Amino acid sequence: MIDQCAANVVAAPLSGQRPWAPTQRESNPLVSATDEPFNCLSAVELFADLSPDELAAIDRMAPSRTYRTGELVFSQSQPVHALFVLQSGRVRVFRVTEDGKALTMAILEPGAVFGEMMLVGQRMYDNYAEAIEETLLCELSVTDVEQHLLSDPRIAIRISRHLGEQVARLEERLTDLALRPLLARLASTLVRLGEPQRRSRTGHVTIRLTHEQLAGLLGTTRESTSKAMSDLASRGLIRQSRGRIVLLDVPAMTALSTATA
Amino acid sequence: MIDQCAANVVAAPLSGQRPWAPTQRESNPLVSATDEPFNCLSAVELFADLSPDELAAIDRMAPSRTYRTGELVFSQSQPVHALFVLQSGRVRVFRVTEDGKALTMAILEPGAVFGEMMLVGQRMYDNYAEAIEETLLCELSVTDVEQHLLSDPRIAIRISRHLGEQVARLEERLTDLALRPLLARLASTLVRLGEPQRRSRTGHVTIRLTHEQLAGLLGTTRESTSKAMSDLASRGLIRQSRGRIVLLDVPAMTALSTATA
DNA sequence: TCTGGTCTGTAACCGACAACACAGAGGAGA
DNA sequence: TCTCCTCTGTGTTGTCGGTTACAGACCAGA
Repeated sequence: MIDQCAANVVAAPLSGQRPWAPTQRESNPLVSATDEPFNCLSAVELFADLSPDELAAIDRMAPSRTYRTGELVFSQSQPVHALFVLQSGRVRVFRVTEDGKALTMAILEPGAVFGEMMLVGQRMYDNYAEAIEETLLCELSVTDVEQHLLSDPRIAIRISRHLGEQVARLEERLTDLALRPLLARLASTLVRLGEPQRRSRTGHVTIRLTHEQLAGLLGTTRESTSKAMSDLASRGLIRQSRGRIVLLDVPAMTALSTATA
Repeated sequence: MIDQCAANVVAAPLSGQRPWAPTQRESNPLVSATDEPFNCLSAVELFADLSPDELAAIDRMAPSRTYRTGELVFSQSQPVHALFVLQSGRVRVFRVTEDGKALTMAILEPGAVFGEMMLVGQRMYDNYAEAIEETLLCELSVTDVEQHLLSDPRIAIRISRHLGEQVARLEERLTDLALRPLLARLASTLVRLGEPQRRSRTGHVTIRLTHEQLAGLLGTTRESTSKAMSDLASRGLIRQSRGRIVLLDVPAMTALSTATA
């Protein structure tokens, strides 16, 4: 069963060789599955209201599984049947056009919940999700969600709130993309990415992303992103190193992000 | 009380003269308020599961009010305290940047529910909503929603589904904006706008929008929109008249909408 | 019927960003 | 240490769509 899944993962849903991936990654169909109930759901905001007992009950129906770097969690050929909770690692959710260009919707960190689109039933939903590093997920089936989560008002409210926030974020991104030049979008994106993070005592925030990954979020090319990043660096707002970005002056970046030209 | 509201509406939330509005509209602070319970909520999908009695109970706490063309329903200076149900007329929800450029998030038709952002609590939320024709709305307060709606699993599920659909639509729009050229975006937008509509027996769909309003949805200029519209018309896919667009060949438009260059 | 405001069509110019094309730099593994 | 691959920096050229500037068409009200 798990092997079947892995096989589907390897089969590219588009013709050719996973055109959305920055680079080819080796695919090894070996899968490590873990079964450790009782620790999947703690520290997830969605379930903050629940007692340990209730948590354990839900946890019991949520199997875990690890994904290797580059492995797909879901795709068009492998639609979403579950709500996922990210325990460790990072996941990139993205969309792809016919000609292979991609836009990433989000890069998720531990504690995140995703796969909410199963809520919308039959609607065509063509997001992809891939692990961008070694990742551990646990999943709740649709029926579990509808029966145990949405029927509980405490959780229903949190789910709605979560979705509402997602709507707000998306609207924000949409206007940014439509109305702001690249540099402003880059600044605002970096600030947003740094937000959830507890900043070190120096007041600095570190983001682990390559220019390529950033470009995916911005809806632009790697080259343009690099250029804009150099700009920010030369203004002293960020410091860069391979795959790492340090925000030095968040207020200034925030100001920049509302520039309109 | 209502007069106060009207006064706030007239006061421009940005400096100057409502820069987002296509053209100045006269503002008359007279307000007509209606009080007709028992008919606000029928025919709204959200409440489909409720019995007539339950409907009536909720309806009783939902006052109605009319808005004149061009009048603001909410804005930054007048934040959202309620969930709105659109009974008649049309409402445009949009965002504005500092320099007055606007992107419209949605143009709503009767039966639509909006204002879900009150769900997200303190989060800064800077959408505007204006009536683009004579409009009748009724509103449910935040507390009502949390106590009577989210606590009812039947409705909670529908709310989540509704928000989930909104997320999906926004993600779609975001990728379109990022990855597709104007003509394709226009085609897909027109198809989407025509979707909910029951088409006439000829198979044609009519959309009542000006180029300017379309441009607002597309995140582009009126001129570019006109150009693209002419293109579509010359291909025989649509027919135009002042403020009205007739879709002649939906399949072809759909095909066009997935073009990537 | 006239008039002013609102829509729509068109065209020349220009600017931001995509596409393409390399070059160098940092890291990981042999 | 050497090698390979990924990541980053930068230039050149092309193009889509924004900007600016009008003109004609439709419509409502005087």
